[in-house]
Amino acid sequence: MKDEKKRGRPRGFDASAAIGKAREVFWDRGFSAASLDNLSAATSLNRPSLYNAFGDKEDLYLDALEGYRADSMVALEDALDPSLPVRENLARMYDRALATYLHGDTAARGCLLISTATVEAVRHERVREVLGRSLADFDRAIEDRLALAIERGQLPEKTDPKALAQLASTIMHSLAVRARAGETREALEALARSGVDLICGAP
Amino acid sequence: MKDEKKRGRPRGFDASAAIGKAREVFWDRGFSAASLDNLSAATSLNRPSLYNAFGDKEDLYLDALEGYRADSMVALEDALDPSLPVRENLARMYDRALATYLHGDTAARGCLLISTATVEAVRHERVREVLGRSLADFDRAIEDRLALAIERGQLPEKTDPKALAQLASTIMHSLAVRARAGETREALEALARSGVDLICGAP
DNA sequence: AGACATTTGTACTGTTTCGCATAAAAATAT
DNA sequence: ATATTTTTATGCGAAACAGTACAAATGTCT
Repeated sequence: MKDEKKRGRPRGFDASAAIGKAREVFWDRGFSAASLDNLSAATSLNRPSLYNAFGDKEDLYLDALEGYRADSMVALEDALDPSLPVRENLARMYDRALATYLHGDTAARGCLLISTATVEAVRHERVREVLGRSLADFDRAIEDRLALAIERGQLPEKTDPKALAQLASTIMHSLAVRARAGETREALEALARSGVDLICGAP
Repeated sequence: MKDEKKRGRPRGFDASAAIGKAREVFWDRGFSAASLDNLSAATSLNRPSLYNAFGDKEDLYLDALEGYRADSMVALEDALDPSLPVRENLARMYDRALATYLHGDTAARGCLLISTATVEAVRHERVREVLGRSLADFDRAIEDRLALAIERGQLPEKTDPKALAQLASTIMHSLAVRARAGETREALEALARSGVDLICGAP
């Protein structure tokens, strides 16, 4: 933590709070449909402050994605607490995802990465990189937990943890898409439950 | 087929071919980042012709989505040919999806619906409706095939066809997202294979 | 206090955007 | 032929857009 006071006029706002506000805008509108006026209004910062602090719109979007990725990773690691049974781990993982995905003013917003970064990934290489890395990280976190479960004999010896983890992620991706497509909470919860059953075996 | 000659100057272009060209633009750029100039250039139609024939940008996008949905449904029904074993049905379904998803100039384009409509679904109710209906149709087509397999004793009696079909769709959704995120063909094919194994039981 | 460095607000620039107005072009109907 | 109807092409226009110049404001350093 570098707390050395810098010379010059100090910043009148909290940068990470501003990124948080920007995240909300991007989450609702996506990257392309989010204008700097929208971002400026949401953050209560005028454009030069945004440019000075974060760079251009794509830089700010990448910052928002990165913050979201980090938050999601913390939440995921927490849901996958190894002192709980794997079955409960997965249920918690989907529960938390749904709580996030279903939030929204008019319609559910899904996942910032899956639901807004995907469309930009073709033409914005840096977005594609963040998205790919994030998905790989999520896969990996689940894989590690499953590998531990196999080691502990809580899952069949022969299961391939990597493949099974990717399949578990797959359900999260679909929940994000389906939430944004307007499916009901009940339908999504049912899908999550049957996913847990398929992965861990019926209860 | 109404072939009665209409009065007035006849159209100098094929409307469905134009929608096909527009589909490519939307597929690469998404709805918001696709400009009328892009669409005009790709279709070789000037703006008034586009407006006259299809309405505004959102109308054209909805037409493109609808055409894609219909094409995808035909391909899906074909992949699910009931005279083939279910296991092969699913493998074909994922194979064809991947062939489509991996196409693209610089990066893979994924699925027009999943990868570009999702982001617009929050703010454009009609897009959300098309997306939701399309996902439900795909789920249903798979469910029907699985129900038939259960009836024929090719899947365990106790399996819930609806839940299993949603899980099968789930893998398609993830393939679309992951393709666009830059995952390799090999990785995606491996995921599809382990999905088939999980749903139909190991070979 | 005065030099310096950084942030902030206003206002601007040049471009891109969507959608349309207008008139010419190309067909049929009478 | 003339009128009618629809499609094309040019090009307009008003708004939204991303990004920046400039000067005032607000802090630290010497």
